Amino acid sequence: MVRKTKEDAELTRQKIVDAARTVFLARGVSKSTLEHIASQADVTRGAVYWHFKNKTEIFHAIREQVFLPLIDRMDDTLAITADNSQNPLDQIEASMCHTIQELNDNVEMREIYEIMMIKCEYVDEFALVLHQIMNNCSSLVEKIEVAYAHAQSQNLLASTLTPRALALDTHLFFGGLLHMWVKDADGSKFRYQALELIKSHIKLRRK
Amino acid sequence: MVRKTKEDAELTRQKIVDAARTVFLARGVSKSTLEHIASQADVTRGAVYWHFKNKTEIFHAIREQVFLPLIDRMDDTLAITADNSQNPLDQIEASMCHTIQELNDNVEMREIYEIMMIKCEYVDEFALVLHQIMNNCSSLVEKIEVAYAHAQSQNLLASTLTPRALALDTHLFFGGLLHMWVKDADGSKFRYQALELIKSHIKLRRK
DNA sequence: TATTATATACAAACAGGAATGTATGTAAAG
DNA sequence: CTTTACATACATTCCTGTTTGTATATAATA
Repeated sequence: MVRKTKEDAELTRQKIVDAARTVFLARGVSKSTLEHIASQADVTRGAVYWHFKNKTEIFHAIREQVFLPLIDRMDDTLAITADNSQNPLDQIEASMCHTIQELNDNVEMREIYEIMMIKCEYVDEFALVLHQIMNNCSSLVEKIEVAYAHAQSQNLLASTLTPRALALDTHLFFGGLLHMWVKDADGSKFRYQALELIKSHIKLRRK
Repeated sequence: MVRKTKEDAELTRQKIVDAARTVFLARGVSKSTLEHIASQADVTRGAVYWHFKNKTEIFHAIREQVFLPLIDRMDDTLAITADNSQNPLDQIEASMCHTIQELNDNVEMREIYEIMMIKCEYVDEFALVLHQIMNNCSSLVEKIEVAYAHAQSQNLLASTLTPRALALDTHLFFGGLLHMWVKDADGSKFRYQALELIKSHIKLRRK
């Protein structure tokens, strides 16, 4: 029973990607073999090699599942930031809280973040993934900076720091929070109070 | 020319550890083979297997090079914190700046941090390394909290947040900074302004 | 519409290197 | 003379990439 329809084929492809996510999470990217992935997906390596050139391609397929939607959300955030009707500090706070909520609710996203952060070695071809991430960071910082600039012009800020300094501080805080959130798998140290931490962080800036 | 003296043997051991650091950094821990490490150290796998049970043991040996001194420094920091003569906010700031300076000056430390953060997959036996790290984090937060409590009682704080909230925020900030510092290999985004970022972070709290 | 041809979506078998751990050899230190 | 500190050789397992086989969907053609 080979040669399925196009829809069937797309379904097997997705099965392979899902299986790879499970296997990567459990064994790490490097130690995961295509046989592990294939058997987890209930297919043979033949199917895997049909849909993907190698393990790296599967990795990127997984990554796109999170980061293509994420770029969309970034654009949303940009649109929101341009909206002057809302308190910019509330917007920054809501944006960060929203990401944490996503991680809480969306199993796949949570797993992918965990793979990217602590189940993957950024060498060779993966090294340039890091560059992409760093560039995303830069544009993200700029957006936060714009929001803080709005807050400043609306006289909402308690501090005399520049919007840029505030934005960088917030970005580093949130990066740290994401890392700790992911690493705190049992939730005893950071996950349970993540939202409070965000609110405290923003409260520190409110006049 | 085999069978060196004990001092020679200890020297080869150190050569292997240094070689492993280089190889891990270049190829990632998983894809590094004992042959890679051996030839980098100008010995054979026989020497490696004589000194270490397997790759994992070498990994831990590398880790100890950084984290045993680090624990010592933590105790120093604790001692300093108990000293009431100095401004606690200055102490926190100096402590973070000192770590960044270490990373700037100490090549080995920099490389080891990079290996631990982005050249290593935390699976199986490595998973419990993460637990150790998280526990270190907890005690570190507590120390920062004590310092903020001192600052509060000396009326040095601008905010009404609890010392605990401030400490967590600082810890997450610094965790994020370390990650970005390591990932920003060319220094164009974060490294060059790391010390300023720390000062801004603390300035935000000063009355 | 029925038939034929071709491309698709895999499964299964094959060939190769590569890495690990172990076992054995060996020369010098103690 | 024994143990140490390795080097060398060996056995085995594992993983990868490719090749071949094949049943069927789908397009082409008559």
